[in-house]
Parts: sequence; C-alpha cells; structure tokens
Amino acid sequence: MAQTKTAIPPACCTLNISGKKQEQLIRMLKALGNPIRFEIIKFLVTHPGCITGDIVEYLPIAQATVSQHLKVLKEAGWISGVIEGTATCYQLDEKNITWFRSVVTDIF
Amino acid sequence: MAQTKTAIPPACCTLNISGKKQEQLIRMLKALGNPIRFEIIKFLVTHPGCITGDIVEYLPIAQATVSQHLKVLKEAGWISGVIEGTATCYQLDEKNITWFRSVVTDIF
DNA sequence: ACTTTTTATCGTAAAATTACGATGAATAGC
DNA sequence: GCTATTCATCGTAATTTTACGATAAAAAGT
Repeated sequence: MAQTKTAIPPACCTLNISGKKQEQLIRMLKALGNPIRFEIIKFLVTHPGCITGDIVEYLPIAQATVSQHLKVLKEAGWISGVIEGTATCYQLDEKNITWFRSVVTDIF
Repeated sequence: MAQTKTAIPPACCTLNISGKKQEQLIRMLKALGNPIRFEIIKFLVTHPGCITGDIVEYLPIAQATVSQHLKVLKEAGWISGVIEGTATCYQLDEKNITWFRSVVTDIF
C-alpha cells in the first residue's frame, strides 16, 4: 500500500487493544448490539434481582426467547443469575461492566 | 412482578437512553461487535485515508466481503469514504465516534 | 478508443441468529 | 406423593449475516 509519509495524524481514538481483551470486548459489544438485549440490560438497572418471569412479562417475546437472550448476556459477562427456588434472579455483572467502561474509555 | 420495595439500590450504570439515540448506539455497537469490522476500525486508526485495496490486502477475506463490511461501518457511522479517482479513501468518522464516546461514558 | 485499475453491487450459498412451542428438570406448596 | 410454578433446553422454522465469485461502473493511463 501507499506508504504513510512521516507522522500519522493523531486519530480520535487509539483502539489500543488486542488478544483476549479484544475478544471479550467484541463479545460484549455484540451482545449489547441487539435491541431486545439492550432493553433487558436497561430493565435490570431499575429492577436488580428480578426473575426471568418479570423480564418475560416486560418484553413482547416468548419465554424461551428471553431465556436465550439471557444466556447470551450471561456468557458475554453483562449479567449473572442466581437460582432461588424455582426462579432465577438476574442482576448486572458490575465487575465486568466496570471493566467494559474502563476499556472503552481507555481506547476511545 | 414483585414490587421493588422503596429505593432501588444504585446500579453501576444508568443506561439512561432511549429513542433514536438508543437506536443509533445499538447500530454502532452491533457494527463494532464483529471481529473483522473491529480490525478494520483499528487499521484505520493507523492508516487514515487508506483505500479499500489496502484493507483488502491486510485482511484474509475477499474484496467483496470487505466492501460489504465497509458499507456496514459507514451506515453505522463509524467511517466515511471519499471517492478519489477509481479508489475510495476511508477514514474514521470523528464526529460520530466522539458522539459514541460521550454517550457511552454518559450512560455507563 | 482501448486497456487497466479499483471498487461497489449482484446473485447465491453457508452459517449464525432470532424466534417459537413443546418438553424436561427442579423446587415449592399442598 | 402429587400438583403447580418457574425456567432452561430441545427441536425447528424463518430471518439475517457472512462469505464468495462474477460482473458492472467509473476513472486513469496508454
């Protein structure tokens, strides 16, 4: 390709990330880049510890589908679930979200 | 659902966003939540104004596929392209990226 | 004018995602 | 023990995404 002459003009972000960290970030971005899942996370901000049924009630989609989205969010690290009797209580995974925030503010 | 008693415990993020702003954010998250597109954005940080062919050369995928990814990134607002002769020069869309950063730091 | 270069788009195949109903598993309540 | 409740998982259909080769379009070079 054409050689960049001398100095690269300063970009608006560094995106200085790679390897496992980058993979984890991409996984979180992808999981959040879906309207239903974004709504679930928003819901959990105001309803921490709520159970699956609450989220199903709130959203216009079937219980099986909600469960699938919760799984994606859990695997991406956005949420964690605690089984309580027959129910499962979900909440934001503060540790990972804090990590996400710090990484994003770091590279953007 | 079970009533949240009195005060909601402070969450680690507000996610205070909705409507068109939320839609745009989700579009950007989704576009960036793909390994190939993430690499393209990273490449553009260090190679601003490079042409499609440079990116094709850099990535292990076909030209048509790269072109498609560039389209997604452009539509999401991550990049802009300037036609120069037969080539197209791509660069980060600093305005939208700045918007992205401010929104993310605002709601997380 | 013709050829070359460069890139976007088209058509299409394969893979992944999203959605649903049905079913199974596990606990709670009787 | 039996029934009800709650949720994850299974099987599957529909849609979307990702990928490719082929082709079209548009400018540059000869």
